[in-house]
Amino acid sequence: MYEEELLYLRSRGMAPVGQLGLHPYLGAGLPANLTDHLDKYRLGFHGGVPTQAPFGHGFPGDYLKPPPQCGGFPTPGLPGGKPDPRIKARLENENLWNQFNKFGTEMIITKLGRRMFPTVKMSASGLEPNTKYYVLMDIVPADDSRYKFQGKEWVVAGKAEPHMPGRLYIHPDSPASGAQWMRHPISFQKLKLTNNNLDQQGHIILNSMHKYQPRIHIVAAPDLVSLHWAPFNTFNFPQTCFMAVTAYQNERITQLKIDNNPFAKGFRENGQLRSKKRAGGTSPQTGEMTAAPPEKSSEADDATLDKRARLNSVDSGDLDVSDIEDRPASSMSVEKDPSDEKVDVESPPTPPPPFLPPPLIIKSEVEETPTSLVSPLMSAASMMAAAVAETRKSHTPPTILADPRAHEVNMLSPAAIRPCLPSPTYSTGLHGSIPAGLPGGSLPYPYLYYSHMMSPYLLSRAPQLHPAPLDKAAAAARDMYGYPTYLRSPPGHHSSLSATPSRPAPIHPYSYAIPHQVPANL
DNA sequence: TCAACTATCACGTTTGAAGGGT
DNA sequence: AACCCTTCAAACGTGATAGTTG
Repeated sequence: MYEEELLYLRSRGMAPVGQLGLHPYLGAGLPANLTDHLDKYRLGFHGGVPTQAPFGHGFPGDYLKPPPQCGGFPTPGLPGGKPDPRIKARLENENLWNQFNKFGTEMIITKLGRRMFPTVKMSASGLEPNTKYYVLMDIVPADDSRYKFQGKEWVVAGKAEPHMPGRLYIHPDSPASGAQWMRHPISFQKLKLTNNNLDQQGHIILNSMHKYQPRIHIVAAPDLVSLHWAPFNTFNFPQTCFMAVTAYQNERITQLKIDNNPFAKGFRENGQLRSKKRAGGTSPQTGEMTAAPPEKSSEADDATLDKRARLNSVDSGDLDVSDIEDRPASSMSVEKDPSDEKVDVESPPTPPPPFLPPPLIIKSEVEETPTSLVSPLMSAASMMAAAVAETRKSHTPPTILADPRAHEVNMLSPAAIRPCLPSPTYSTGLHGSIPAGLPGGSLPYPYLYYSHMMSPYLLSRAPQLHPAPLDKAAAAARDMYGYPTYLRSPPGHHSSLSATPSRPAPIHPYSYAIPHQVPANL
């Protein structure tokens, strides 16, 4: 099916010409020395570049560093077009981020996933109003160090753990027209962070006590297939850098969260929990905080505006309603988030944490946008391919699954929803034995994880998900990959190119195959 | 012993269904 | 019948805390 997709897209000039037979997500330029590349990756070192492709930067597992001298953009022959220099991004809740950044932002990560607060909320400009864009977010290590909180500040405590690579969060409104994206701020409120390496929920996996930098990618692509070679712009905002923690270390950060996060209202000074705590005599020192807790945070304001937005929004009917809260209808005209001014914190008595970008130069608008050479999706997929190659010690081309059906340019391809690696090559992506307890011994889609399916909107538009059969035996039946047989393609829907059975959609609430009649362009 | 991690708790917010009014 | 508004309960998101782990 990928082959057909590729041929079709090439016929329309939407895909690069190259050797046929490569999985579209893997692109055309895989590193020649996969083993070496993978080892570097696992060691957390990504300075090395593959010999055949200028992947000097941009792997999701890459820690952040200045863009290479590439001048930015893909060399001829590489997939991916030039980024659009007109596209600009601005951090909407910049003031709030600055408040946190002043003390060293911490983000809680939990096994089940925790939202970010503050959330990354940006507005885009310069998009082509009628072009479809995907907006993605990933989080990359900011450096290769592990930290500990000692004496009220963060200090380096050793070398970083290997980063679990490449999960991309696709904004649930994707794809949408440039006009739609520019109409409202783009919020990543629903993105969750986890420290569970086996996470199957599609959350972004981070290591505790490590420093990270979120990145936003705006990709001009009408569908998931062309996403991989479409032109893209990458933005990162230095003040959104944060430390992943399992428990807050800096009580100033705790206080800022309590004061600004509406969900933590119960912990404010007038809250019962706070009162109880005070009665217990364990209240944190808040004397350093000069500001009274704001009545409403920026997020709370958003929530307030949410209902208005739902009523007023005239062109959001196709967008995920659950996310509209982030984009109040009038918010684009609001000069400044008033709540951002409510938190006013004195300068810290201790020097800023060492991971803060010194000095703090805040760019409200990122001009030199691109930091990646390669599409984030493609680079993630390349990494996965490298892992596979390493594991299998073989250069057997990936199996291409056939899907004999008609293609429609603006239709969401079911191929795009299938697992990134063709079966069975993605049964494992790591060295050593297969983790116990995983279906078929496979890692849970370890790298790219097909973050495409992380769009609840797309999921909600998939009315033909396979329901689990009532028959217990049938429900329990597993195929050679350990996946439920009821998820497999119906009889007659066979692969013409693969000897192995077509891999079913992974068992994941967001990862079911979407029927090909579901339009991708909303 | 201790730092890091996890499960659980109580609270506030969000969400969406249900019902009534216009 | 269609829309709007209110109410309410369940689900969800929080930081705090005590216990567990390595």
